Amino acid sequence: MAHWLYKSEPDVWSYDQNAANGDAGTFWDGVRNPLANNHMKAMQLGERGFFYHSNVGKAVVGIVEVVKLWAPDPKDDSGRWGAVTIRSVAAFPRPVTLAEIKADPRLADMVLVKNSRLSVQPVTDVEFELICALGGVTP
DNA sequence: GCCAACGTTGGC
DNA sequence: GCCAACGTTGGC
Repeated sequence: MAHWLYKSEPDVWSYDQNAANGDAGTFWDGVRNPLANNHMKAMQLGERGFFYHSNVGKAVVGIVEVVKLWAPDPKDDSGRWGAVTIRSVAAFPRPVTLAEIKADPRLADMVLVKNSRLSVQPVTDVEFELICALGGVTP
C-alpha cells in the first residue's frame, strides 16, 4: 500500500483537532492544487500517511489513515476539487522535525524536502518506516 | 519579516 | 498557447 503525507498549519488545523474527530475522521478539504488533488484521488481505503505541522513546529507529529475515498468538495462549484477523509491512528511519542529529516541522507529525496510547498505528498515505504522508527512507533 | 519556489491569471 | 506579472506558501 502507498503512503502519504498531509501538511497542515497547526494554527489552522492541528493533529490534536484531527484526533478529536475520532474514527469518523476529517474531510481534508480546501486543497486547491492539482497534484495534491490527484494524490488524494489515487488513495485507497486504509492507506496510512503522516500528519505534518508546517510553519509552527515543522515536524511530522503522527499517523493518519484514509477512511473514505476521494469525494467532491460540496463547497466547490467547479467539481474539480475534492478530498479524502482521514482519521488519526497514532501520535508520535517524539515528533520528527524537518531538521532531522534534512539531516538524514536516507531521507534526502523526500518530497517534503524537494518540493516543500506541495500540501499532499507521496511517501515511499522506506521513508515511512524510517520516520515511524524515528518518531517512536512501529508501523 | 524576508525571500525563494511554485501556481495561477490574464493579455496578447 | 505562451509567458510575464502577481499571489501564496512555507522555511529561515
